[in-house]
Amino acid sequence: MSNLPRISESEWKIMEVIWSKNPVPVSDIIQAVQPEHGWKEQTIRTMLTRLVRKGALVCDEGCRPIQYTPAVDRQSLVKNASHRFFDRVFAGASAPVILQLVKESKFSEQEMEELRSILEDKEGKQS
Amino acid sequence: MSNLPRISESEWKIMEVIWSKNPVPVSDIIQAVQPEHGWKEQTIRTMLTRLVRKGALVCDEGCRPIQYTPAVDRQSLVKNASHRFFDRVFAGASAPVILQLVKESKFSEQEMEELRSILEDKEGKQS
DNA sequence: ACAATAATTCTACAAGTGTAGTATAAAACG
DNA sequence: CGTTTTATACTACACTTGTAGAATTATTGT
Repeated sequence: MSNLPRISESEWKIMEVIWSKNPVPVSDIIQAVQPEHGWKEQTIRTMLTRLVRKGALVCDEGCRPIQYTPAVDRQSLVKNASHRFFDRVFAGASAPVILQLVKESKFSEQEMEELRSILEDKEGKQS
Repeated sequence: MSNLPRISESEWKIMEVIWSKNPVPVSDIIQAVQPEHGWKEQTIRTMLTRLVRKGALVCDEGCRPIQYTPAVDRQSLVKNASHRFFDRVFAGASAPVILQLVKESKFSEQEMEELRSILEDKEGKQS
């Protein structure tokens, strides 16, 4: 069940930092996102508070510079968000878009190998 | 150029209808989306108005039951939205997700053909 | 212990979204 | 033409998001 929270675009940026290293104090988060986004400290703190409220983070208030930890793992959120996104945007016509994505993306040799094998597999089923 | 408008989830549903058949009067739009979403007529009309305001639709007021037509094509919006989405959610790690998508999707024989050719093309560049 | 500094909380506000109610204008029917 | 029905426009209101200022509290250096 676990109703996963919905994270806004900006909030994702924050989450990324915390997923990549945690528990983490606010100062580190600021360090990490401020250069790229130019948010004021308070902006970041507001987003943190909201993320806690929506259950995406937990705030460890035991220690004094407070520390944040993810309350949901990236995997699940990515999966969830992707689902909604694909339903919404690719509804019914995903194939062309996927082709486009494949075309525009870079794959490692291993991934290429896998792709090939996926295709072969599909071919089997279809013809 | 062309600042593409950002369309919210609900608005996409409306756009889908209009992309699939246009110009289209409000009554048809209601017919199409109401069963699935249970929105009240006014809700739908509000969304239409907002879509016009944000430049996603044009409203042909010449004829009397007003007709709506897309002002941006699906392709572009999908591409745009995907870009933002991938940047955000798959930052740096989109390949696995794309593989997954390929695996889960159905393709026509023609699309399969194209996929194969894309792969060959990529192979050329990489090795 | 007290002042300077750093961390945390409270408050704010405009734009966007979900969700309509209500009022008004236009068309169709008799 | 006047009334019923239908279509369109105007208004509303709570919640989210982006963006932060101001007040308060805790920490630290002397």
